[in-house]
Amino acid sequence: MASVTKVRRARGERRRRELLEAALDVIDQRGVQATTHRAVAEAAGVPLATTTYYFESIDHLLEEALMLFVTEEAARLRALAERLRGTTASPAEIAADFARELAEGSPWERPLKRVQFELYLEASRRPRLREAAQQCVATYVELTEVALTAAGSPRAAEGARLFVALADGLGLHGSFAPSDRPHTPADLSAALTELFIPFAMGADERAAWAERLAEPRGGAAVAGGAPAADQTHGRGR
Amino acid sequence: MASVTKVRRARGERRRRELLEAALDVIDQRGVQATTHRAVAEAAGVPLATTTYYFESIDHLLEEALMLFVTEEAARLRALAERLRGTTASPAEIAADFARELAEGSPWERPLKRVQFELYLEASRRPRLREAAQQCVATYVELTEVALTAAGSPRAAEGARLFVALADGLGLHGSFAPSDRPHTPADLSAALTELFIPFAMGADERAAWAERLAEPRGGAAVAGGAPAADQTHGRGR
DNA sequence: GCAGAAGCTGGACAAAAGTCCAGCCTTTGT
DNA sequence: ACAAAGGCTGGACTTTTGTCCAGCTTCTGC
Repeated sequence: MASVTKVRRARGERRRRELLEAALDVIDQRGVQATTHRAVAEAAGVPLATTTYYFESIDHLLEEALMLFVTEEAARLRALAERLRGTTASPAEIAADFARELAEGSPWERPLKRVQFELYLEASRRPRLREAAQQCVATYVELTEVALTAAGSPRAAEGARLFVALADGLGLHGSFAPSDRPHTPADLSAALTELFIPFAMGADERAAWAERLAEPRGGAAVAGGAPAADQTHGRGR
Repeated sequence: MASVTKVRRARGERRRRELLEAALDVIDQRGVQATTHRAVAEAAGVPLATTTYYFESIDHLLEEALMLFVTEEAARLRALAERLRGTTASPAEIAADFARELAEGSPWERPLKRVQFELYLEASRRPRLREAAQQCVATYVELTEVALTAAGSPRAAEGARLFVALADGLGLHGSFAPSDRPHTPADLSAALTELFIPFAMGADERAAWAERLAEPRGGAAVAGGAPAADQTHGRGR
């Protein structure tokens, strides 16, 4: 009797899971709001009624699918974090590795890149998705913190959020970039490397820059050079 | 006769414009895909048939509304660019000013913050919106380039894209941030200031950092200090 | 085998949304 | 004033969508 329910549940769970994955595909392709019972059922290759059988409503289906996305992402990134922990690669190499994985790797063939942004936008309207979206960002931030630490940043915790924001912003922009100038992992890697510079600095040097940037300027341009006033390298090319 | 059509057209244009603005409100509130004829008509306080009278289809209405958003943003930012050109404020002040304007100012009362992201996501699916989204980003990039130049960056053109991506990423994350830790213009300003550091550097110093970051590391952390081995500014003063 | 229970689905239905048009209303030239 | 010329809209029609349920299928314990 116990085994009965167990077997049935196992099949049901598989079916349910397939529906959620199909829903993620549809969300990626058409957007959350345009994801209908019929579209999901067709994508999963099941009869229409299946979606209402397994899920209380279309909203529940959508929300659960987006939550699945978050847990899948977490699992995927955990592996990358493991790989990064304790590496002795250079910061530039770590950035490149990181960028490649973020931009390409995914449990599904195609990146489902838009799903993440659909989740974020939907979360700003549906309280029930807020937590999922926040957890998604938190996952990325944690991984990024590991990467920053691995790359030798003394301010990994402080900087991780910014790296994630930068990567997300570039990813979003990339989703509609002109095809003759697509965003590549190399672009992302270069961008992350730029942002890494202030987070690779020691506290003192960073503080000196802060001071420097708060000073009112007289001329039309910041004189090139280091924060300490007596340094002039890079000026007057 | 000419004046007849002119008068009518003037009224029609006003009406049309009101519909587009109402549509932007609805898009912000519910999302592009959930924006219906009925919702727009209600928001604009006009009969249902009005929306189909002025627009060929719901898609045309949506797309035109999003394009209006872009031109409005361009107009808004042009004013900010004018203000920034030729300022002698410090980079930190410029970043703060910039952040405040980006985060708060808007032709409409509420920021319509989500509209921008709706546009981006929609543009990744509808070719007809691609150009608008690209133009939107280009507008932000141009403004940012002015700001970077005003702040004295020797690499304004190169960096502008990254600043826009960072700002967008933070804005997106902020749209669903927990209410007890909201994203403020101050956060944005601080983030932009961090990213400004590598773009405030002179070419030589920047190159030295690039070299430094490409070197394999032995230890567990980057030793604080400057990239050029013989430069020690900012370190242990 | 078989009875019963649970899983599943074909098909139907109400609600919601996009679109259309016949005719009302406002404007205007005379 | 008045009739012609559009602008505008009430209302209806069609399509799409979410949801439900009666009944068929499959599985299990005996």
